[in-house]
Amino acid sequence: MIQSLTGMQDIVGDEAKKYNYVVNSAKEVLENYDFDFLKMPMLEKTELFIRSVGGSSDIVNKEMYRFIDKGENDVCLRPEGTAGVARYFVQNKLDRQPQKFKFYYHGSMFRYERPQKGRYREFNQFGCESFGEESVYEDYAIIEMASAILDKLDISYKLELNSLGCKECRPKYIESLKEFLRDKKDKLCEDCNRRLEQNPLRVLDCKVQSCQAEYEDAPKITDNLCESCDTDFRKLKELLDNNSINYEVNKKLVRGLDYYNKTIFEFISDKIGAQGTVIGGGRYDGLISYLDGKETPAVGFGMGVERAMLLTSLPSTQNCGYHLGAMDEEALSSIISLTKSVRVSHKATLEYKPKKLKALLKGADKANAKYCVVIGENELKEGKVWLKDLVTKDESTPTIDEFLNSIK
RNA sequence: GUAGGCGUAGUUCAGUUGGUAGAGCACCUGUUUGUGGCACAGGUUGUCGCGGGUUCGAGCCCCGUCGCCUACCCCA
Repeated sequence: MIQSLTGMQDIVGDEAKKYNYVVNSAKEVLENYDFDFLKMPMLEKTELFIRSVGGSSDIVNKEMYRFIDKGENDVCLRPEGTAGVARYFVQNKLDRQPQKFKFYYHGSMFRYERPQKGRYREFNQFGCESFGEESVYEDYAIIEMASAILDKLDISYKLELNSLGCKECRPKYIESLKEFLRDKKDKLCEDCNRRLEQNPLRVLDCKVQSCQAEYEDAPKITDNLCESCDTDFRKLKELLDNNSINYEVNKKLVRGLDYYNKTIFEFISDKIGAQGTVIGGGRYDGLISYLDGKETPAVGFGMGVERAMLLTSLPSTQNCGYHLGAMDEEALSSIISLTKSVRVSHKATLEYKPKKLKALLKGADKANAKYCVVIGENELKEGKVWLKDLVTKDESTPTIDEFLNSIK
């Protein structure tokens, strides 16, 4: 038997409905904020991700589905969405345009990791990116949209917020952090020692208790922001306060992708296991220039669709549509033609074999239909149908034309 | 890559010290021949994940392998 690959799943039935529900809800919010849908390729040149996500990240180092194609191109399945949007932006020279660009996207992303709750090798992300807007109001708007999506899906969350500083203040901060860490090198775990050189900010969210104890007195980025970063961070908090979006500043919050700066945030749930981040994002003003574009401010977020699916429930559905069937072989061709007409404007299910009335009604229940339409011996003779509303239990026997007119 | 748990009918699971497999749900049929979601009665369904080994005999023990779940790592 051929099985699906590890960490790849088929989504069907109620799960598929839920998938659409999550994506459509997010879409509605984004459309109201005037974002455009961008459908991107799943396969890109590997270099794109090395340059944007960052060579030091695990995503690029060991989690990419990477291969050489028949044209000798080094390619990989996209592990995240932002890089692709940025590539599109630069490729089409939108960085030379004075106006702002806002996009949303959704679809499969691929990371070769061990699956666990809320994490798959092929997973779906819904994300958005805003280019050209440096105002912190846009950072706020992005967070507002994210919270609007979760509210719409009735998902409760904790919003964590931090600022990573800009290219002025962050390098200085990293230096002082490195200095602080060097003295403690032998007290830190193996991972932290590795991070120290590769990606020093990451030590701050180390989960080893003994490490965390050492970091209590570490310099905090939020205490070392330059004036402009500090002002923006205050402004952002003020905007959130004024609009009753609850948040916590987490001075140890960092993000895994190298391109972030200034505002970063995560919407976290404690109900879905260890992978609690449902939406994560922030500002990445440097990314476009990493990809040879003109320096362009940018901010966005990504939502894990499967994680949102774990947290939301489908709105209850009511009976709808028609279930049609015949009671005799002779009535079958009439019922088939009738079903065709019904399906022009309504959902309809059809029994291919003649069945007793009882079985047809059962079938209608199973199909979750609102109406059951039957042609039996009597109806066939008189050119009528037997129609029953399964919810109100009302019955009638209109002619076929009367019936079709009534459902138009 | 590492660790723990699990793989038995469509599904959820039970299977006692090894003696050739069971329940609920689902499904199908029937309960006076054209009235549903309930109740009752009956019925269908398994290479016990796969491959080896031990044994007279293995779902149960041993080895290997694949897969699933959870956690570490990392991240949405």
